Amino acid sequence: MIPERSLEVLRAIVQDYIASKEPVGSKSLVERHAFGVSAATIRNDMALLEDEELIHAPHTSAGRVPTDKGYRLFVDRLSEVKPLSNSERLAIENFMSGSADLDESLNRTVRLLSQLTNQVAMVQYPTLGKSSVRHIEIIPAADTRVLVILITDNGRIQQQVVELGPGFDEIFIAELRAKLLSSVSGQPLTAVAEKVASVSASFSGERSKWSKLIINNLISLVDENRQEKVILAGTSNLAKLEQDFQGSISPVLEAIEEQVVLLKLISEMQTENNGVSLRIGRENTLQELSSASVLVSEYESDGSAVAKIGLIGPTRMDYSTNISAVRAVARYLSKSLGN
Amino acid sequence: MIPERSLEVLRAIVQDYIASKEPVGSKSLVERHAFGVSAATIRNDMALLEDEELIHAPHTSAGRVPTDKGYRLFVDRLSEVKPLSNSERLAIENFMSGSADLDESLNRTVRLLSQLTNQVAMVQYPTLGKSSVRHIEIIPAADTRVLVILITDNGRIQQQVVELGPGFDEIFIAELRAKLLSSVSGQPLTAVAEKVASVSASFSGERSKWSKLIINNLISLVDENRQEKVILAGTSNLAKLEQDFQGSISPVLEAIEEQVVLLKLISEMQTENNGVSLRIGRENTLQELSSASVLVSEYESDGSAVAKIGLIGPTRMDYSTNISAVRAVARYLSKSLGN
DNA sequence: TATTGGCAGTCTAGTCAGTAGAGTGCTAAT
DNA sequence: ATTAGCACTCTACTGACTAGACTGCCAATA
Repeated sequence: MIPERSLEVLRAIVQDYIASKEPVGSKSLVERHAFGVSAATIRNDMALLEDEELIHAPHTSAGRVPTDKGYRLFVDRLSEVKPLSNSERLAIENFMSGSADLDESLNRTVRLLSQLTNQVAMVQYPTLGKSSVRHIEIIPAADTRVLVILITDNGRIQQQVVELGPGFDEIFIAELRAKLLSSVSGQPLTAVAEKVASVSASFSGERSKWSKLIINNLISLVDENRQEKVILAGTSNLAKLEQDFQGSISPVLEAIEEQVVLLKLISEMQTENNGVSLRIGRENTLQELSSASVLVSEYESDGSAVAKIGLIGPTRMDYSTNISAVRAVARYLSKSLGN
Repeated sequence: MIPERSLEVLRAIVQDYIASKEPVGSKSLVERHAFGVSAATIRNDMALLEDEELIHAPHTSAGRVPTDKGYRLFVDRLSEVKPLSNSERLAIENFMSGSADLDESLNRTVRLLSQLTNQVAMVQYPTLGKSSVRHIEIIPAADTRVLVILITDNGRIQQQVVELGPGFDEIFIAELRAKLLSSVSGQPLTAVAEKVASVSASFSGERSKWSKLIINNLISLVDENRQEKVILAGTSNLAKLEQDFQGSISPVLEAIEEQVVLLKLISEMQTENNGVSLRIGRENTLQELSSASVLVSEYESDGSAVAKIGLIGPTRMDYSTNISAVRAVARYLSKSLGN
């Protein structure tokens, strides 16, 4: 069992290190924090913390730096939730106001989070297995093309241009539209492919060809929905944080440029009781991220689909602030999508 | 007048410097290029080039580095247009294939260009003053909301969700839709606001309120069209190029994060005879970009609207390759949007 | 006149030794 | 359990020195 004061020392070390970016020594520690004991005593505590592998000295005559394990303990037991400042709260509400479709909302949100935290922010599209078709529309867009639009019940709007060739008429389009609507409206996305399969059979000749084209495109829109996707913002923040990652940011850049990698990473992280999930440094299964921390929270889209939002930054990040920010943004996003 | 061989020396210096990233000396120059003269002679030529401020020595005992003026002369008179490799050509065609709306096309294109050149790529949205309305659609999206869609004749599709509150009916929507279509279909965007102004007057009570809401949103969609916009890709490439910018990339990052700045920059650049426009280092009016080069070309959207596409990178970039890449991508984009 | 070899001179980058300063670990005293 | 004090270690900085790269110039040459 680690005594109380030693834990206080650890907290102080983490806080000072995050602020100064320099290893912190016993002397400056007693100067900045009112421990009521001398530096020598603190040194004893630090020796204990070092035995527990919570802190680490880069070299003999340097101050101490928290280890991944040290950050972990800090986050789990020592950090207080720092409430957002008024200006931050205001920024969030400003950013989120105004109705918008899903794409727009997610884009805004991820940019907001990256601005708020100065880290790389990411948001996962809701997994839409559970969502269903709200509406389908087919609109002639030129002599030879139509525009197929799919709206899902969580507000996502997708569109695709379909090249039909010349000669189709409004009546055919209206008829196809009606048939499609009646067969899939309100149906879950997973059922769409099956439901529409027979529709083209009810047309003949060119109309059959056209309807097949349109239906195939509709199915591809649905598939796009099923396909998982992550969007990022604030990648350029990495450049400013370069020295926070021991030396080089390129491994981190490479890791996050791969959608697949990112998706795997996010899906591995189960959010816990307090609503957020955190991987610190080497806790990440990805070696490229061994000097980075990944922080995610869940949000809800329309009460059903669940997806994640979070950020990536150096292990030496301001956990208290960032955890509040992610949690708050996730909550606002859920609320904004819940309408 | 600068003698022929001296120009050859300049060309060799630029090429070697781009390849090696090291100042190039007279000895390595004669080793790598068959000038048929000795290093001492080259040194005389280099002294001449230095008098002309085409090259510059970081310090007495270092090799030489091209100045902005040197790059300029190289680009204008010495560089040969390097044709794209087959694989590059293939990559472009692959990337561009498949029909897509304007947003999608521009997004793809800018990502392609950044991949092709390993620089930061940017593309400006076509200025749509000249384009016109192809279609308007209003679709009920929930009990209380409708979706307003605007399609312009250069293929841009925009949508916006409008919150109406409960109680509107399909018949009203159909009527409004028909009135709007007949008043603005085929009209230039600049005329839309005026044409639709009177439409809401023909409804009464709640219907008047609803139609006002929808019309306002339609106008804001049109305005969004008029508003200029630039999208970027490959910002993370800057991190890899860090040392190419003398020291720090943050001024560059700051410059490009400001839409307004970027738009001003782009619009200042008149493309010349050969189809591209280039600002090297201090030729940029923006001080932040004094160690960067900006390269843009024009593309056409549907034969009428003209906008720009280009890239930003360190002054020490591979001009031959990048100029071909920008030119080729601009040409393909014009073709793809011309359909 | 253009070119060349040679040589002195200049500058960088690296190594080495020495020093100041920061910080630790240990011990003996309280 | 806490403290003061001291010896010890390690970094970061400094100045001196060296090897190497490259230039600039001069006198010789074709």
